[in-house]
Amino acid sequence: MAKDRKIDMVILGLLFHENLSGYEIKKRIDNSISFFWKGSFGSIYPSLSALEKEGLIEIVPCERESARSKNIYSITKKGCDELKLWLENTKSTNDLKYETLLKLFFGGAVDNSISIRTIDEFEKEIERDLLILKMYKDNLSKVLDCRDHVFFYLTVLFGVETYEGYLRWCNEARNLLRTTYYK
Amino acid sequence: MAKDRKIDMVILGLLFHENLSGYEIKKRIDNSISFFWKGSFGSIYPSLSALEKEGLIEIVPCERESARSKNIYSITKKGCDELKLWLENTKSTNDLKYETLLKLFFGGAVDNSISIRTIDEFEKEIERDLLILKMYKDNLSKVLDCRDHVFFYLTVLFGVETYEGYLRWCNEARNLLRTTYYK
DNA sequence: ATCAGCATGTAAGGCGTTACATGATTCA
DNA sequence: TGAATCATGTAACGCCTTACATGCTGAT
Repeated sequence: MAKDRKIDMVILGLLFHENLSGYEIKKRIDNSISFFWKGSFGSIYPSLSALEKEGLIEIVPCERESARSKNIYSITKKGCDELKLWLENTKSTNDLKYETLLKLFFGGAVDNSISIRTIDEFEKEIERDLLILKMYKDNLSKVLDCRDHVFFYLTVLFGVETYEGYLRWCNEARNLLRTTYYK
Repeated sequence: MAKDRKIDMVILGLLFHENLSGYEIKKRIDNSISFFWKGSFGSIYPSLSALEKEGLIEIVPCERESARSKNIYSITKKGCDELKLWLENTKSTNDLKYETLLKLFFGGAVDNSISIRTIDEFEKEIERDLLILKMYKDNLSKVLDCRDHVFFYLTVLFGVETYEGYLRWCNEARNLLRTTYYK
């Protein structure tokens, strides 16, 4: 397996729950984990081929419905083992790239009003996404008796907690820029 | 200029404040912005060459101290313009990849104790980094009369706010996993 | 009939990391 | 004199994105 191709783990993780096609995997990523991980078709399909070649996943032979160009994959025993190995490894890499903060850090080169606009834009996006996260939170909190939902709930909680922190910061930051003398 | 090579902007931003060598740029990145952006020598040196070829930066002719293999760069007028253009563009990409959350999301495949260990590891790292951030915050808060420091302070505030959110979440998440029945 | 969504895949290219190679300087 | 740090750079490689190419299916 590729050394650090985390998309492999995303796919194995999703297939651990249910059999899926590449297209469905993309949808799962977009709907469930895109707040903290992304994936494109250009990375998903090659990864599926590679994982199959290595015997970590396999195509589910489709009964009836002939001539359909749709490949449903399932995880193999070997794939489960690989997934668990990764889960049990405590070392995780969290790679964050905030272009917003980069622009703010270099705000000395422009008028404060520019930096405030950068914050406004960030805030707008966060407010929009927070609404979605809170909706998820409400819905999931009603079905926490199912173990599977707990894990989804945890990541949503993470989103809500950090996004609310972002919004508090937006206000602090703007106030500071407003009370600071302009260039 | 390369379409999306943000390292170019990091370099231009740093050179806007002071003339620096590639090695010093690396240090500035590690000490000041590594919480939200990273850079390696393997990306810095090629970027410096490219930026110089395009006339956005230039080598400061070093007086005395001959035969020193040290290139100090300064930003040009053209470089400043490019930097400002980027700063004025409100569209920013914040690209977050939390392997920690990925592992938690797929926690259904292992015992809850594994997920708790993943959280513990994350918490340890955050606690360590938060100490540094708070030290920065304390020091910077005393010199906010200098405009330059305000921008650094803002990014540190961001770090403190989000990291404290992380820690609150660690406790919530662990509690949830402990009160949930084990596999 | 046509448009949106389902579905798979490839190609080009960009960005970045790690590891390697090399050598100067400084300080104990 | 030896170690740490300063200092620059290249090569290999890996990951991923964007854009493109193609065709089916189902609803209006």
